[in-house]
Amino acid sequence: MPQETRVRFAPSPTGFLHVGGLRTALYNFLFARHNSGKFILRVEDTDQSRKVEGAVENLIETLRWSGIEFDEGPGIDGGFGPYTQSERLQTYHEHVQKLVSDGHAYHCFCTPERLDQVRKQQQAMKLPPAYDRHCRDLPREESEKRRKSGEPGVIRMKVPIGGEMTFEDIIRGKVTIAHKVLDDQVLLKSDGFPTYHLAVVVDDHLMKISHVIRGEEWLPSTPKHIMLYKYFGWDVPQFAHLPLLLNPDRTKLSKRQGDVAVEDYRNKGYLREAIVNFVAFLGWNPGDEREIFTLNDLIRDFTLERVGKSGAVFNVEKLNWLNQQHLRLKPDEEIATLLELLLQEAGVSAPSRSYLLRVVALMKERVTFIPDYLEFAGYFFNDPTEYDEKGRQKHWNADAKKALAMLAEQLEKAPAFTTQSIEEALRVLAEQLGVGAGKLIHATRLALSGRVVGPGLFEMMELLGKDTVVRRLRHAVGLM
RNA sequence: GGCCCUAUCGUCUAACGGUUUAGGACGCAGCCCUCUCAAGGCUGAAAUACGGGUUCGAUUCCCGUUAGGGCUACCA
Repeated sequence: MPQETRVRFAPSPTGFLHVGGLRTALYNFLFARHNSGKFILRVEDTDQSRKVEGAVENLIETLRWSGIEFDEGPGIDGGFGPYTQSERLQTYHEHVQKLVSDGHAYHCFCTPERLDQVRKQQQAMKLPPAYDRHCRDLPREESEKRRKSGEPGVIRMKVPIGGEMTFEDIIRGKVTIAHKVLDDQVLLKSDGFPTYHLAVVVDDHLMKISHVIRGEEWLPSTPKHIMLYKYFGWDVPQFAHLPLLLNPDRTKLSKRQGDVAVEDYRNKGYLREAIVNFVAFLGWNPGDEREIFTLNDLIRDFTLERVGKSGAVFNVEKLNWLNQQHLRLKPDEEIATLLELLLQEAGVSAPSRSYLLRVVALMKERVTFIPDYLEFAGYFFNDPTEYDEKGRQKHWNADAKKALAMLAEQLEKAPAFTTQSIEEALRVLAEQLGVGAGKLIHATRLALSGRVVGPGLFEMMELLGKDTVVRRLRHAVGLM
């Protein structure tokens, strides 16, 4: 019977969800769904000092917002819990103890000070810094005695002195590392917590993880992990190390050079669909020329074989374009709902649903973000208070003043107020005055919206309504 | 420093030895459409890091150089 596909995303709760973390989570999720497997969330909180209050909740919330749902994890038991490492200490102790009795690990009593000194000496002699294995061959009785006397210490794994290890990475192929460059890694810290290396192996095995899909930064320590699987006598899962996400200058993606928290993008008004689509394409592509993908499209087409090996620059321009594409794909009803929320937040009195829907229809092809509706189309909700300065100079003059005043008067007494009737009235007026319709159009748009760009003027006027149009025209005439 | 990984237009990428005058997308420039802006259509500039091999033939395979990144903690 083939093994069930089980993958996990295992973040440390040290802050907000990073876009790189989102991609790792996404690839794991897509892989699980594509293969009808399970996606597990595991919290790796073994570093007490880096723990951040509320980080787990924040992480789960952001993941949920993105549309990435886990099948097992904190709060969703699948029979392999607990899914938070600080609640699994007993398990790690039992396992590391077995390693010690089997001779694959040993107690080390070296103080941080000694370790520091050794490192400095090695550096001075231009040797690669590594633990000098001072406690590796301590007699069993001595080790026991010191431990029982309460002397603080750690447990380290015993790495073979000679030889090398080769393993197969799904993305990178064969990777070989010599044993001699591997350190006798600490497995259990003096505070009783496991290090990542112990916890990840024990948990991945106990949780029956079939594929370890994680960032490239773990590639060099993978041999140690495989060694532990062998020491325990366990089957080794498959590994896939993902390329890194980069800043525009090709250094590892970091704060300082832009936003890295998923939340930052969310707050700026980016759509989850766009972020997911974008992040998925940083290192993966479907092999053809399609680019606009929903989460379900991604699930259908995602394979690890099509994941690239080189780092990818996080390019906001393309994200913006994708946001626009996904916004255009979104039903007007949905956009109106989102817009309604935004208007509420901004303290703008909410117009009727049908009015909102018409605004959306008019602006849909002209915006990239939902907040753009407020920024570029606020005049649909409030009279303009400012008028584009360059536009004033270009379009507003004595002629325009006269023309707009006449236009206001004519529109006011016109029996109809539709796109067609408005256009006709304006064009006839332009002809009577002997000016180009364009001139009149521009002056009018500025008077009604305060802007020089916007949707088709006549549709806009119809939507605004006769009263508003006449009022705004007269107000503008007073300013000229 | 040591070890590991990576290397196609500015960016994301296609090509899995020949169908390639290296394709697409974002961005950029120009033109068309047009009341402006957007959208759309068309066009253009733009890349196989370098040097050696292997081969009848290399973007594709191998080696080296260079560059970038990662790791080198009782962090993950």
